[in-house]
Amino acid sequence: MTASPSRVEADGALAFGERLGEAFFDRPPRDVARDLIGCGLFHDGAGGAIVETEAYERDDPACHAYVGRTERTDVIYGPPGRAYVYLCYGIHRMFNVVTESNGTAAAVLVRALQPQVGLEVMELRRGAPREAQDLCSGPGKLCEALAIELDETYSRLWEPPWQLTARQTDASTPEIVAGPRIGITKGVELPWRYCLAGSRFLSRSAG
DNA sequence: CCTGCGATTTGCT
DNA sequence: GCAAATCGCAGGC
Repeated sequence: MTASPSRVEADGALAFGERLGEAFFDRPPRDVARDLIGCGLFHDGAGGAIVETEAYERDDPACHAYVGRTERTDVIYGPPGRAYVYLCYGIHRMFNVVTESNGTAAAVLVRALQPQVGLEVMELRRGAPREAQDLCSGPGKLCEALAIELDETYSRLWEPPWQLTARQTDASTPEIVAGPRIGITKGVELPWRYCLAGSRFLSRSAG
């Protein structure tokens, strides 16, 4: 059961373009976060279209790297296009994309997908029968459904097992809504959460 | 529909 | 020692 973007066309789903390369990620996190909406994310036999992201950057008190470069935050300061997966509340894994060049702390949290491939395996991993809109509608759910693991931190997102693919080149630009980030206590006012307008697959409605 | 709470691990003070 | 980029369940309206 391989997730091949070329097969992602059933159910009115988007088709996807080529794999995103390192240069895509070597930009400010808000640009990357916005441009990731509508892109494809596939991992270990499951995936779909990204519908919700959040940007975190240097001098942003909500960013893990705000405390400086430590063993945990080293990856965020490192080269772009690497995965940063960490454990939240001792239970849930969170998947981030590292952006900007080596030496600058910046990352994008991927919060929700519209599932398109591997619906059955996602349900198995999520542990119970679920509606499609409850499979990947949150950062913890997404990592569980796609089997994204902590030890994949530092891995390159343009290599297996990742398939991070561009929006279809002939697709119209999706309508994107920005608003405050979710679940944080610092930097609450910054509107650095990006959602696909009208999507039913968000962790929360876009307001 | 909504609100509150417990689970469970880790990194940093 | 404590706070944390969450989730699912219980209970009330």
